[in-house]
Amino acid sequence: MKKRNDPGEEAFLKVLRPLVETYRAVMRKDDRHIRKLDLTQAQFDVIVVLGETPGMPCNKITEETLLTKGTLTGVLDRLTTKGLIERVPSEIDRRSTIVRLTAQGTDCFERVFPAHIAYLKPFFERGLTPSEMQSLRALLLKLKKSFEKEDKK
Amino acid sequence: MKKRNDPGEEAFLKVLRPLVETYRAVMRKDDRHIRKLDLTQAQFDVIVVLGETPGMPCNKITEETLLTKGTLTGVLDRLTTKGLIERVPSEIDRRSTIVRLTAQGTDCFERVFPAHIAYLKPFFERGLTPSEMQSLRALLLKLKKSFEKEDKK
DNA sequence: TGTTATTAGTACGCGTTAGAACTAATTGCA
DNA sequence: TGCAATTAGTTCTAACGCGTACTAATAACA
Repeated sequence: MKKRNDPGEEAFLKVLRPLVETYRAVMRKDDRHIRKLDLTQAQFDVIVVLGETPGMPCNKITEETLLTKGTLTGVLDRLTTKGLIERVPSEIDRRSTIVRLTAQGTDCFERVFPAHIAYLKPFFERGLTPSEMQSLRALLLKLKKSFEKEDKK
Repeated sequence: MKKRNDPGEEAFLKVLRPLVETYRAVMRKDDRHIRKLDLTQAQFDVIVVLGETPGMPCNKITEETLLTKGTLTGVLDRLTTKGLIERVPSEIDRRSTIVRLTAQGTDCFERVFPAHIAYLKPFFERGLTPSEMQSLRALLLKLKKSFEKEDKK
C-alpha cells in the first residue's frame, strides 16, 4: 500500500469535497425553485439587489452579485426583455447607466423574494441549530479570508 | 423601522451568503490554477475520477463528478480532442461506452493532480486548524443532508 | 492644456450547466 | 415470446460565467 503522501489523502480534501457538495445541493434546490418563479439565479440576484433601491449603475450591481460585467450585460438584456428592469443614462457620468426596477419589476421583487426566502428557510432550520449556524458561518468566513489574501508569488 | 418579519433578516441568510461567497472564493482560485494547467474544472474532475482506474462508463462518471450526462458528453468530446481520453464500446452492453485515460491522459493525471493538491493545501492549512476543519466538514455535511431529504410536498 | 491612464459598459469566444427530446439497446413481465 | 418500461449516451436550447478586446467618457497629472 502506497498511502504515504498520496495526494488524494490530504486532510483538507475532507473540507473541500463537503464544501462543493453542500453548495451544489443547496444551489440545486435554490435554482429549481427560482425557475418555477420564471427567473434564473442570476436574474433573481439582480432583482433582489435592485429591490427597495432607486436604482444603481452596473458596476455597483456586479459588486453586490459577484457577476462579472460581461455576464451582467446579458442578464440585464434578458431582464429588460421581460420588462422587469430599465436602463436609464446617468446624468452625472455619461459613461454610466442606471439600472432600476420597473413597476412590474418591483411587483416581481415583492412577490418572489419573500416566497423564496420562505421556501429555503426550513431546509436550514431543520438541519442546523442556531448555534451551529453561527459556527458554520464563522468557519466559512475564516476559510474565505484565507483564499482572499493575496498570494505572494 | 419595519424590521419585523423582513425576509432579508432571516438568520439562515447569515449561513447562505458565506456559503456562496466562500465557495466562489475557493473555486475562483481553484479554477484559475487549473486553467494554467490547460484544463477546465469539469475536465480536471473527469481526469481525476478516471485516474488510477481501468476506465468506466459515462453514468459512473456522472455519479462521481455530479455532472449531468448532457454536460458530460461535451466535456468528453473536448478531452478526446485533446487526446487525454478515449471512448471504447463496452463488450457487455452495446448501449454503453467505457471511457478511459490514454497514455497521455495518465501522464496528465500524474502531473496535474498532485500539483493542484499542493497548490490548494496551504490556503486551507493557514486558514483553519485541523479541529476547525473537522467541525466545518461535519456542519457542511449536516446541512447537505437536510437539503437532500425528499421534500414532502 | 494635452496626453496618458482609468473607468463604464458592451461584444464576443469558449466552455460549462441543466434539462428536454431523441435513438438505440436491454430488461421486465404478462 | 413479445411488448412496455428503463437505461446509456447524444443532441439541442437557453443562460451563465470568465476573460479579452473594444468604444466612449472621465480623471490624473506633467
